[in-house]
Amino acid sequence: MIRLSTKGRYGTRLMLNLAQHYDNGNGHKAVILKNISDDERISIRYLEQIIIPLKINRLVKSIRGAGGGYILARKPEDIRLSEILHALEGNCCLVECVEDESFCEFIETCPTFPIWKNATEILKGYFDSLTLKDIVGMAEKKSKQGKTKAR
Amino acid sequence: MIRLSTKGRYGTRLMLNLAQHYDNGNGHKAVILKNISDDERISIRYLEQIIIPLKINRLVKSIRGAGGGYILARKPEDIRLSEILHALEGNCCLVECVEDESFCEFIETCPTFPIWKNATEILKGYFDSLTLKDIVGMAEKKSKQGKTKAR
DNA sequence: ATAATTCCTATAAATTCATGTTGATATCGG
DNA sequence: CCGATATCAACATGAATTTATAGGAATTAT
Repeated sequence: MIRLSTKGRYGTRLMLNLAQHYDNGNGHKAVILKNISDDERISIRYLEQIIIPLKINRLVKSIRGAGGGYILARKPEDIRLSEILHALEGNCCLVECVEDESFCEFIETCPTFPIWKNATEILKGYFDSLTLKDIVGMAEKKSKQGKTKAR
Repeated sequence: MIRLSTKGRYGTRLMLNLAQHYDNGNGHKAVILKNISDDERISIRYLEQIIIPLKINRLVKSIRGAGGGYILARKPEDIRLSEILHALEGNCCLVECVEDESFCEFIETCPTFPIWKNATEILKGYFDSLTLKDIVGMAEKKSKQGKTKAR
């Protein structure tokens, strides 16, 4: 299967959760992992592991101690999905050789290399076109439609 | 990482190898796994496992016994990359829920679901646009360019 | 018969996924 | 300062999945 790892999926939901709780005015109400864990039904322990690379790549800021938690390092409209996946996965390429050409010595003659490379570019392009704000917006719109229908 | 499994990668190379040895006139010169193993540097034992789903999905035909081997079940121009990956991976979706919506009970409200779904559609579209013949053609062109350059 | 080759099943090795443990460090409110 | 709250860090563990190898049975051409 062509698969996005759980790190990528859970990390995206984590960031999206932070985006939904982002306070545009003051931007200082940190969200604790416990809340994200409850919302997203992902164990805190695993979230702790996942958030490390997000912090290293300066996509989130941590506030330690009581009243602490995490907040987005930038506004939701300034964070792209591609950045999140890149932080979590190191790269978002379908196969190792696309990112690191020294990975395989037969790239020059490999007939499949250009295929995976193109496919990777296409995917990257899509993920690069979406910001956290876009995605939150899509979800809100969807939820409204749902309510209308349910009536 | 968003990753294509080795089954998908190796299986594609396997099929491409069969395509390169496909005899359009008679179509009856079976290729043995030993040769593919040597060409592609993938262990025979592993190729044996990989080719099973390709056989089940009628993308290759097997000829048993001495002088046997494998041949494409159809012409290279009639086999799409999407079919190969579908046979090998069961589905080519980035996350389980895209193929099987019962996989997760929160799909309705999941803000990431439409993202993975769109991305999957985009990828599928690309893989569906390529036949084995196209890919062999690309590789031959590339190899000629290489020779010209080397001169 | 013999050699070649697919077919079938088991299993080893490596990696990913997820939780648990222990404890250190930082911060807030009283 | 004290105690509660959270992040931070380093491991450890076990289940599940992916990756790869192995042994031998079944089939067929010569």
